[in-house]
Amino acid sequence: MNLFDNISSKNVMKLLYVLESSKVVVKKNQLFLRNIAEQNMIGFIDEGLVEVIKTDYNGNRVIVEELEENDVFGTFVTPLNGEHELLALEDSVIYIFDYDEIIKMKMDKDYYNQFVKNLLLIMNEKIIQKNNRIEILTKKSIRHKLLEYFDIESSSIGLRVFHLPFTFTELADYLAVDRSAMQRELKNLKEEGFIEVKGRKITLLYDKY
Amino acid sequence: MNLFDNISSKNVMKLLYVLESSKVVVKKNQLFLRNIAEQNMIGFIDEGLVEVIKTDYNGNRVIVEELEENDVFGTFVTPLNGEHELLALEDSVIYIFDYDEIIKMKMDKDYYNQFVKNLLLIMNEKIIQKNNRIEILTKKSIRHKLLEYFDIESSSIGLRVFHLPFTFTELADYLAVDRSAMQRELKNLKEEGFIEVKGRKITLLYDKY
DNA sequence: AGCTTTATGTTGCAATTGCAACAATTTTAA
DNA sequence: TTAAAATTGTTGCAATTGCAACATAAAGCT
Repeated sequence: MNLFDNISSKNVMKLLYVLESSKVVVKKNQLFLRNIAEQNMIGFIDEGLVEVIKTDYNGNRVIVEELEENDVFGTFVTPLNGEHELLALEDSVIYIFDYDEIIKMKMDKDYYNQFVKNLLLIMNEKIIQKNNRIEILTKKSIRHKLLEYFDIESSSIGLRVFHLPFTFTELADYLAVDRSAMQRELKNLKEEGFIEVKGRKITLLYDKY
Repeated sequence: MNLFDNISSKNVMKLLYVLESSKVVVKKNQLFLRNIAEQNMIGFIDEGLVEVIKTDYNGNRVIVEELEENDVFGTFVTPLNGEHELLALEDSVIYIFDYDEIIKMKMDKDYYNQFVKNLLLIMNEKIIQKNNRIEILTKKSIRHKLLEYFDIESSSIGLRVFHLPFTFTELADYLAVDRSAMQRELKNLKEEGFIEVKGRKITLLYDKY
């Protein structure tokens, strides 16, 4: 699901104009949008590759999210505050919308209504992802977090074998647990015959329920 | 923000009809909608008071959410699956919409577009709540979870004093930690002079940053 | 009012987890 | 291709947490 699905490129142009979107063109390795939290905004990656980066109180930079073409970001998608900034990994083109502008707009055009619906569908996807993560994070042990994650991942494709969409280090972040403790638990699960791990390929050896 | 804000009651009626909503009337203490997960649905509490209940594998019933008049629920708001059901705490009237129906509908009416925008705003609120909870749940100690929660709660009203919107038992659930361990940590925070607790009134004694 | 249920407060103890530190392997970039 | 950076794998140990088991207080119900 993309923001401009079912809208002709001609009408996309009109939208960009009417909604007073601003076009941001950045070069590779350029930092931009230093204070993204200030506005109630929606960003759209038209071309390129961008990372959302958070600088924590220690001054450590953490990658919050990676955004590719057609991805949407903004306060309504990811929690962004003054600590966040964006880094272009490639030359990129980004459009910035004002969320309130979109809502306030009175406009009787098909393409505008389609746009709002697209936004709705995207938010729906995001909510499902967030619900899944909350479901995982509320589990009280690393083991149960892992198993919940595995179940969600495997159910979504309907197979008991799947590939991790990120590194184990990132998985630990996603589950909000210590990496080495997670590694220990993965080892236990392997030894007890619950799972098989080959690189990022995970096979669930237990039956669902 | 309510689902039918800025829509006249006459047009609300039309919407209910056009979107083929079904009206569910239930008596106090009645259980209903046993398999809410099946459909991609949106529910709206028109009158009454309703609880979302989850029966876990042990057969324990857990209250997932309490819904009052004008509240919206459904798979796109709360993760619902076959284990969930609804319980009317009072005589209630609920409208059920088919989410896909809403999206597919081609309709050039102000009230329909307003309705979609309202949905968008509601989802926006939900996303913010979920982001907040994720921010809290990813903290690694009970102390940090509490402090993050306090900060979010106090920032939202701009005061360092606020009332818990639920019991301490429910707070422990929200933070996904053991209640007694949380109690212990609250005691520590009190003794170290970080906070003051009187019933459900919390006062933050430290400066923000 | 009296009974029942739910919430709060507390503690000991065992289990789990985070942290630090390191080696080995893999990936990335010049 | 080679050096640098990032990821994976492992372990000991201390700190945190969950769990069980209470006592007390408060709230809800008839």
